[in-house]
Amino acid sequence: MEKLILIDGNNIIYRAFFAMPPLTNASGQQTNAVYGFTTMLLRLIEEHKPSHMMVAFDAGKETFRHADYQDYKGGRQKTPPELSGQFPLLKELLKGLGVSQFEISGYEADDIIGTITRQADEAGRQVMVVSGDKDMLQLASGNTTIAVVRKGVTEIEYFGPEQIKERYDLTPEQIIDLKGLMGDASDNIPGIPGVGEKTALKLLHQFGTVEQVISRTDELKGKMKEKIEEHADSAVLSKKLATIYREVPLELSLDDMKFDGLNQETAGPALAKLEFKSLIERLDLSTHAGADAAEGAAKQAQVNVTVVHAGELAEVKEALDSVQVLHVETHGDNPHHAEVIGLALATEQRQFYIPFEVLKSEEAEPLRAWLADSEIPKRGYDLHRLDLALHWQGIAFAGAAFDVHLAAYLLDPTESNQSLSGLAGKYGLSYLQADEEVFGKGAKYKVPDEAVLSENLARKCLAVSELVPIQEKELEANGMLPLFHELEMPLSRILADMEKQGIAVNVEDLKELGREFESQIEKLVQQIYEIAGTEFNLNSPKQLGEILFVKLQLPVIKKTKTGFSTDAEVLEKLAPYHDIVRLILQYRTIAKLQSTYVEGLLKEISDRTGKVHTYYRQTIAATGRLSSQYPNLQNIPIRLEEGRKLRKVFVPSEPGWSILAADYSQIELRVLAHISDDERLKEAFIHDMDIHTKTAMDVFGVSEDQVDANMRRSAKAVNFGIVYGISDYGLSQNLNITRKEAAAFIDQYFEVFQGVRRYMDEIVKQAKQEGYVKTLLERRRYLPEINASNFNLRSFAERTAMNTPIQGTAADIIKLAMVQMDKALQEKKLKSRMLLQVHDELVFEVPEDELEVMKKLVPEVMSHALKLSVPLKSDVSYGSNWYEAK
DNA sequence: CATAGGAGG
DNA sequence: CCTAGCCTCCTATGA
Repeated sequence: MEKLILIDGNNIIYRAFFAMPPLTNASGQQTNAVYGFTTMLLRLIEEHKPSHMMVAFDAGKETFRHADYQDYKGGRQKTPPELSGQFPLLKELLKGLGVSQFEISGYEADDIIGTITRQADEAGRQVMVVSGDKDMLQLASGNTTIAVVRKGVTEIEYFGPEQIKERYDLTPEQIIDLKGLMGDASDNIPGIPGVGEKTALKLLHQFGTVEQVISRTDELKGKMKEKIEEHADSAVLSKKLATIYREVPLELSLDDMKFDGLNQETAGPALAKLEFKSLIERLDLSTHAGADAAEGAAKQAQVNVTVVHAGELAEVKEALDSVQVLHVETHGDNPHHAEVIGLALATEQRQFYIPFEVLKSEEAEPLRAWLADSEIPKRGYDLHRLDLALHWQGIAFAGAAFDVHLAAYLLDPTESNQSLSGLAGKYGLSYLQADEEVFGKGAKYKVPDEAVLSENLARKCLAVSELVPIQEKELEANGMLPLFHELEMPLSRILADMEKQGIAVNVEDLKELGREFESQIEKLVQQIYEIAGTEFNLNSPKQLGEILFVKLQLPVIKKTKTGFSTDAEVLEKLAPYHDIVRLILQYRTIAKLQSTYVEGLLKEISDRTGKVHTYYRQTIAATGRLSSQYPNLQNIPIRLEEGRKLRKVFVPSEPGWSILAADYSQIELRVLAHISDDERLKEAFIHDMDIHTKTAMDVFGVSEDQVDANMRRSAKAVNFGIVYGISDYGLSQNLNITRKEAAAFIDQYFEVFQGVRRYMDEIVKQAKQEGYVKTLLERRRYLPEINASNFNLRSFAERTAMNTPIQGTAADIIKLAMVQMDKALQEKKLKSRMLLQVHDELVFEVPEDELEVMKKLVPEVMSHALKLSVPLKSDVSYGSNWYEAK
């Protein structure tokens, strides 16, 4: 027997929100309304065992009702942001549970439900409507039961035509008349003033309909008669507003609402994501996709780990063919210098722990060959780090097939706890302790005894093997499998290769630079002390503030929360007042170069190779960019000549080779042109115009030769602002103009680039609806604060919504170029090596006889990495060091 | 361990 | 009227 349940999504989540205490998950996202909704939903499923189910939502601000009555729902409080942020969560959860949902622009949920019940009536199908709104009673019929939810969401009262007759002595149709007379304060439906439920019922029992009441007022007397005559129009309008529209153009078939029980594969993970652990337990769901609950539970309980000592490797070697997962325990932040503790391997049935001394021993050679075999697929957590740590111990690693760390990053790049135990916990795998608990933290770090250690590593392996299928499902559901398998996984191996290779540094030149900086610093410091009339610590903003603003009485431009601000922006403004300020600015510049780039870089030169080996981090930046550590080679100075000189110390590692660098020209604005589909912007790039000049021409409405330096500078600032999610304040700061002027500027820009304006509006709207934004390659970033009531939080999220698809797509593109470049170098058997990536730039070292090829190949690959509606442009140059390659 | 400041895209 | 640019990493102070 078919049984369809229709749920008024907006009404129920609203009720749940006010009924439930404010529950939040670990990331601070409020989830109480989703929780309340879910408990009610699960109860309905249990009690009624529906064969079909659908949750209907309101969509679109203006419904057709506003055409009749502008104030419709006018008095209603705006949806609290703490609630609106939960809509995307609920919609995502419903997907995971396998419950269909529907909304159609311009109609409310009850119209959708009204239309479906009409169709069901016509077909003679059983339907149950769930809502807290008594209006729904008008839909009751022999086939349609109305479940009215009360007391928050804890009680349900069922109404068919008989129950309505019993309670009100009315037919379902008369419910509309009832509301027409009494109105509804919450929807701002007026009704007749002074007529409440009691009077309305009395009138309807006597006359039957609103129309009859109005036309037969002569049968009434006194105040009542006057009021009804006076507000007759209002009653008719109110009746119309209260009538559920049952002719919505729906293209829904019954099959679209099929419900085959909770989706056993995705329900657990979806609930786990919201941290509804009690519900998972209650439903006996496994968070392990595809596994049955009993199996999942059994797996949690048992690890079966064998510690492999010297001379005991036979068993491991035999089991190698069936090993699925590995884990290498390391210690230390910098993987190039990490200590390797040991290796854990896991088959489906058991785990092995091989201490590092054993792994190094001669008899473990087959094990190392297994590790190095790229044809053997391996799963694990942070395989990139493991690869580097093993490499410096002389052990090769290849065959990374699934890295749960990378997968977790794609599924939520802003997740703060990316540790394996954090990840496991997120999916309800509670058997894995945090590393801090097992090893201690900071100076207290200590490898526990073998029994504890091997148990922990075995559990890590188990967690990985449980996470892989869950994440695979989620990646698939998000359309991210290609991004994962074809971009991020291959890239992680390429990054490891680049890092192992490292870039050579000319130590003598670097030290010489350091001596030059040192003497400049000494001079500056002496002059500053002299002018100040006292010695103090120039590196202390606190002491410096004291000198500038107390002793020298310079005007205070800006304050920080701890005192006077002395940053460069402030000092620039103070420069005209006092000679000391220029000197301080110079000191700051040189001191920065000395401490961070000369001394910092010297510390990072490897005594094994004489090179610097940065560590690219693939799972940090929320937009999908890489970041670089130990040292950071993505912020080597270039803008000021003094600092740019540092690039001279980055040299080829082999005599006669060159450094070759290629960078994308205006990649972010080109990406913007593509995704916004702005005709003017696209045209500028199709004709390869100077984009800032072109912007100035269009915004100021002048010809090319009328654009002066100042206009171009302003246009450039606006272009940057656009990419970052512009605010008039930000632009005004940047250009040193008033906020009004900046606002006018931005307006003018959007007037000219209307496609860009449309994109900015659309992307924010989309983010508010879906809860996330994505790049061209489907990389996601969730924006839980997009509906916050706090202005700052919300504005921040809105700018992020505008910026992330741009910056993120640019990141996607250069990553694609790296994968393609790596392939091209291999296929063409070139000796040239890719060494560095700096967001929009790739740096190579190239032998003399490959220069000509590489000069063509690199820009060729970069500009065709991804086909956009505008050309991608890449400029290439080379020289005897990074400075010369400009 | 937090804050200020500054280097890059 | 006010809030107040996007994404990072590193060094120095000073509590």
